Amino acid sequence: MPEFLDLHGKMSKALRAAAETAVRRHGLHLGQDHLLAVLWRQDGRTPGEVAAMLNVTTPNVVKAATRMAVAGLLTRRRDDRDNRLVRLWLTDAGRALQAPIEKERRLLEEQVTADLTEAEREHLLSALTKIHRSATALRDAPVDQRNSAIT
Amino acid sequence: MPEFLDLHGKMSKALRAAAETAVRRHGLHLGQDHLLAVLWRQDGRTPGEVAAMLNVTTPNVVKAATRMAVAGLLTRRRDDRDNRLVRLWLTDAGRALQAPIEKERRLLEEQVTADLTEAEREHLLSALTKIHRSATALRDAPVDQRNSAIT
DNA sequence: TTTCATTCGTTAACCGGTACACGATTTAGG
DNA sequence: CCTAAATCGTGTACCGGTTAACGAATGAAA
Repeated sequence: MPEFLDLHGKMSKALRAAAETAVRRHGLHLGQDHLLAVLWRQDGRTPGEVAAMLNVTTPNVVKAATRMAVAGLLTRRRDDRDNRLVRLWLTDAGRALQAPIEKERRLLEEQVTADLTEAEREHLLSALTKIHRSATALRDAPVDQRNSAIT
Repeated sequence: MPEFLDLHGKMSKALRAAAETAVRRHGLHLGQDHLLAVLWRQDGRTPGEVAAMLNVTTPNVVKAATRMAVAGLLTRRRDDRDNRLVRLWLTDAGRALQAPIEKERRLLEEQVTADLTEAEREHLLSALTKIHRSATALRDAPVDQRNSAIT
């Protein structure tokens, strides 16, 4: 019933599918491009750091990193000073994907927002920001006064 | 880098988290509410029908239905006329969730769009519709003339 | 009537995401 | 110094999603 939730769900699914096919053209799975993006900005980060930057959990990064290491996109190495830490280093193959993947992502953004005017695009970004704030606030407030109007 | 894709990703994640906690209050997992919604409209559908209605694959519905049957929300029964078909029937427990879940979903929509004016909300829905259309068109056109301007 | 193609649901394997428990390593306190 | 607490990566188990393969049942054509 709720209009926004419903529409967002459908749009999100379609967008996800488009992003997946785009990234698969380069042998990546959806989400791995985000992990790579973090490492492109700076190499040798720990799984925990990457997880925090991507707003995902650490086990998720570990699993993705394992698969990507098998795929030859990155390598693991333990930190010499602190032996608990593991640092993720890009291989040449992983580094070589930066340009094509970023281009692919720019292209997707462009194609998907092609029917929007500049004003519409700005309004959209503004609305999404507001919703993001509201949803985040909702998650951070486990207080169940969900029916009361004001705090 | 792309503004919309980036912002949408973050917002979507926050929204998903909020929806999950909302639905978990009633013992459901995210996505199961959609399956139930289809059955609330009409009982006794087949997994394939439900999958088509939800825009997901059939195995997904089968797995979810299995878990929900264990949870006592629905039951499977084979069709008498066509023994290939399986029909999903709501239990009383599954039917009892309709009011609370729909209320929860309405509340979430309300809370999440609380900071938007009516005009903003309309512009948002319009923009999402356009993006949904573009993304869907992108998926349905495996033609790789992605760099050419016009068809 | 008897094949043969179609249409189902199911299973298995994979990926992204989560929470939870575990083991190893640092670090801080006594 | 040595023990206890905090930190970090990993393994396991689960859920939602996908694709590919399989088996059973139906329906149509020969």
